[in-house]
Amino acid sequence: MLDVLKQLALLGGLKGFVSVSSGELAKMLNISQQSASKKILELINNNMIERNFGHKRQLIKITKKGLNLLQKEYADYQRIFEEMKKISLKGVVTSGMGEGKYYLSVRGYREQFKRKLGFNPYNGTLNLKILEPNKIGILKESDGAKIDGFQDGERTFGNGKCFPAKIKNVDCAVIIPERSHYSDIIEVISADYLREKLGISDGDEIEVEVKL
Amino acid sequence: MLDVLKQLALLGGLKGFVSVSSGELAKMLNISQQSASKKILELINNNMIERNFGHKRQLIKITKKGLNLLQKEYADYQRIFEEMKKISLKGVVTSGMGEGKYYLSVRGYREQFKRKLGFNPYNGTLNLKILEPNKIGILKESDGAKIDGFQDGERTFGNGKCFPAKIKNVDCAVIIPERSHYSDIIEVISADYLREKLGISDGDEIEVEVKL
DNA sequence: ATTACTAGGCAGCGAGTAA
DNA sequence: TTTACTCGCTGCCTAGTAA
Repeated sequence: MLDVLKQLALLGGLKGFVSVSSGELAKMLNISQQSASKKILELINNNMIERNFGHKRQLIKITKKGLNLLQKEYADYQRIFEEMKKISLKGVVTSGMGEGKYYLSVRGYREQFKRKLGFNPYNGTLNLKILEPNKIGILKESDGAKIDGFQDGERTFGNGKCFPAKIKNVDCAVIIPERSHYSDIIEVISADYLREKLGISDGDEIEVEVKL
Repeated sequence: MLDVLKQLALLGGLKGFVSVSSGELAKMLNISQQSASKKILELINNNMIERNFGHKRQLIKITKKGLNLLQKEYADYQRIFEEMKKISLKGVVTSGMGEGKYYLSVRGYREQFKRKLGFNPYNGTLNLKILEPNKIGILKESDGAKIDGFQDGERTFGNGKCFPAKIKNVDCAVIIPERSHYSDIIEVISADYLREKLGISDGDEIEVEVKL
């Protein structure tokens, strides 16, 4: 029943009346003409479609209720494939050496984070020692929002990328420098002071949901 | 069968093995445990899913083939709802009074078109007298890409918006000024000289597919 | 040509139950 | 507990055919 409705939608039944015979529909769906006819009647009974007869040939249009059903279905598929684009990393809270804080104090980076992530980052990073470090490789290979490097007087600040993420439903972002020696530690930034907001401290194991 | 596969995907079966009993699955799908069990076997036979037994409880993962099927389905729904966001306008080619050409010569507008539409517009507009003028109202109510107004010396140039569109598969865009007296005429811009590229001239009736 | 009825066969469903 | 077999039964599908 849903497959018939979907086929009618593909034929344009959401935009207005479509002229399609039961036989044509049957071929598209690999069922008999009789079955197609019956399914059309079923859809009419369920108020999923509306039908007129335009000189022997039927005209079909999907109703509001039919549209709702299709939207629900579409939403399911969106959820499925959105979820696919996420990766979950488990890690242990660690103390860094203050470099994170330093980088966030540099305007050239801070402004980009603000613009590209949509929040003004707290002046410090949360360091996580990742328990399955191979997963960091997935992040390195994926395109995130690009953070452009720049020159500031004598110092050079390198390129990087960042990925929106969540820890226990709190929005944050994972930063991946473009050039870096191997490390199993990632840096997380957020609008809030995460240690306080999440009530976590060194040694705690937490999970980060990263959106690729 | 597809509904079962979809449910398994919603449970995370695309990311790895999921632990779900046939009874649980049955409840989610409003079928009997026996039917769920049978459908799982069917999916295994069709190489849609893979199964392990983890101490009495089964672990299920969707295979490449299963993923393909879901992607195909998802693509169908995307097509359906993308198509919904289009509107088709029929109109007659008309000669304007050169204003279009003037506006395109103004850098403040031209640069925005270039950036927001992704093409460098030909120096002139195609005027279409729309046969169902009420459809223009739909465009006026929709959000398109915004074109910012500006001051240039003594003149004020107003805000507007534009919508990507196609005429006979040639990319173009429809421009809608923010403030304008009622008119049944729309202006179309394109990278090409449309009259030549499409072989059309005054009085010809054509159709524009506008993407909302 | 169309839509859609009836009839008959077969698939799929769920209850009972084994392992 | 779990999975999954057998077995009736319901209902869906198609063929034939009417309108």
